[in-house]
Amino acid sequence: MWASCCTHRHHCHPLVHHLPFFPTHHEPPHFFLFHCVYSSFPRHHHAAAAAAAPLHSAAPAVGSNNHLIQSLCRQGNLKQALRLLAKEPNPTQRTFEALILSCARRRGDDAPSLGVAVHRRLVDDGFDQDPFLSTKLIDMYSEFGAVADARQVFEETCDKTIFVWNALLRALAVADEGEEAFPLLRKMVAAGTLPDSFTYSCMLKACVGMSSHLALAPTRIRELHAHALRHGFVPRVHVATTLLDVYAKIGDIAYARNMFDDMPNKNVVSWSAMIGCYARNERAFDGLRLFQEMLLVPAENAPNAVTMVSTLQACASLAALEQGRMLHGYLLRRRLDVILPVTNALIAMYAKCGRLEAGRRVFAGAGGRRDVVSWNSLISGYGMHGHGEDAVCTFEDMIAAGVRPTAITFVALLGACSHAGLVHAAQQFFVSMGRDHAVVPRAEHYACMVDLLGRAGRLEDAAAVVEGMRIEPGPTVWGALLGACRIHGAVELAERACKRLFELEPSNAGNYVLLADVYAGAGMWGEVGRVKKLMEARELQKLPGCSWVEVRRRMYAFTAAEEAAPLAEQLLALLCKLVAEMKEEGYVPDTRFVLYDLGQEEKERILLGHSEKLALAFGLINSGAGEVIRITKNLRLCEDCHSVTKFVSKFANREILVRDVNRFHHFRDGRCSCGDYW
DNA sequence: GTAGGGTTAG
Repeated sequence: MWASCCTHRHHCHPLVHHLPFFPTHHEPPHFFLFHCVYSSFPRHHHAAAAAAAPLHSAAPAVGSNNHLIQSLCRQGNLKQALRLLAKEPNPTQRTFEALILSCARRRGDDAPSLGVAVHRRLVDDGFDQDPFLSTKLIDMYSEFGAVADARQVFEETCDKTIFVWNALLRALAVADEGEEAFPLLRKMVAAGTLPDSFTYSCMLKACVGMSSHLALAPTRIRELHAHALRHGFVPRVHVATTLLDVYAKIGDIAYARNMFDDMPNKNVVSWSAMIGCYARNERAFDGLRLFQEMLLVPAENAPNAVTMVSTLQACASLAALEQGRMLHGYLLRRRLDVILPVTNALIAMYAKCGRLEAGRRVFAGAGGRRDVVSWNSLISGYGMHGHGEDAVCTFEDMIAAGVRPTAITFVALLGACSHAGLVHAAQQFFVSMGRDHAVVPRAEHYACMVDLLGRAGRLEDAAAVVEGMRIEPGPTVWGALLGACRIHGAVELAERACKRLFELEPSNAGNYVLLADVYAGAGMWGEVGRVKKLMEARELQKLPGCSWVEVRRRMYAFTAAEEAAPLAEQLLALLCKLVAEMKEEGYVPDTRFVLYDLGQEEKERILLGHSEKLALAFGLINSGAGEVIRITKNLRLCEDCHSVTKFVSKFANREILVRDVNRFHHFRDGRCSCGDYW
């Protein structure tokens, strides 16, 4: 995650990587810099709402219903439009277009059948060979996920214009049948139709939309890229942006950035694609930096709702609360806060930055605009803060409000139950999801149940869930079981889970570390060594622990202290002093999972250098008495750090909020909100 | 008459 900040390693203190949001050296204090940049935000408002679709100029016969049908379609009154259609002897091409678009846009179970009805009528009226309408029909069927129907329309259209070809290519890409697009492209060229820039965009998207042949994607993308270069399509901003995005989606972030830097005519979409790429690839810091750069470009490229969603995600993943609040201010000024995906990303951002209450207020402010994603965001927010009962109540409110839950709702809900230890409730929801809500349990849901039962100490029940699964247990499920084994020191079961995990995801270092933890906890040092050797042989490295803390609008990141450094010494000295006092109060260092066969004292020394403790000590020294210390960690919080933080919250009389990779821990007065159950 | 970036979980 910190690859970006570490590019500054040579300029920074070896242990404290400053994480300013604008990491130039010799920079002014951040407070001023923020102000300076934020006050220079473009003040103009974008052409807020797109102009209404122009009225079609085709002139139907006087007295016909065509205009009225088209108008009803635009208003979304499809049923009424269809009733009029039945009475209309001469529907025009424009009328059918309006009807098809209206069906495609319609949200509701009846949309496909209405679409088929329109299609039938169109055939009856002799429009089945109209390539314009074929294109629209292909798009419509694609929207319904009915690729076979889209293909049939395509096959039956004799006059295959480039629009018709592109529509089917697009449909295949969207339907994750991208591999089918390649033979189709060859057929198209053989039939004498040359690809245009739309074709390139569709084909490139098809490369990432072929999950079964994803390994082929990089080669295919490079081939298309070369082809597009030879034919002069890369300077087109749409093609270049698609290239940027697909390189990002196959994980080639450096190349995506190359594309971005080489684009002479970047627009909002190009900027958003690049920021989004960083936000989703653990380069949130670079994403925020790019956003700041974007604010300095000409106003016609000012950030829009899509840009803001990605930027909010970047803030959320860093837990950069102050930055997030400034983004919120910017959204309000630009009136972007009323756009639902932005609202939803804002709810999630506040929850992930530790301000659940602010997220809840945003949710409340959304009133009637809420959708299922807003509810999911709030439920998961309650979950990650350990408020299981609030999550359950929110779910019930959602059902009462008539919002249909999705698979994600249940991931969030079951996760919330897991964090709060609500075993019985979770079991009931698990049964009810399929029975009452028609949501088929997926691997993630089983993983939640395994995790939940495992944490509750019901390891055998957790294993039974895995055995009884109706689908093949994937790495998430086995991983959850392995996590449970670590908590309960179940060596044999851990070995069984790892046997599968090492086959399923041989390069995931985390699994090896968990297994080593289990062995270390059981004192099986020979086995610990064996796991370490296996990791070495496979060239895997444990993801280094990293914690960061925001102090006075600036981020400070810490990795584990392994070598003497002036600041680390200062922090370690403070920790030593605290630990000595804590020991008198009954603190016993938890050295079970130190993966070195060392003496007690050396193990304790290693524990003391954990990144979270350094961040904690730094926060204690550098913040005022009443301030909450907010720490974020890239891994799960270790048992010893957890118990030390509890002590410190009491000793120093401070509230400490720690976000680990799974959830929040709210420490106050010697206790943690997780109830030692995480 | 087509298109490129996005919301929640893991």
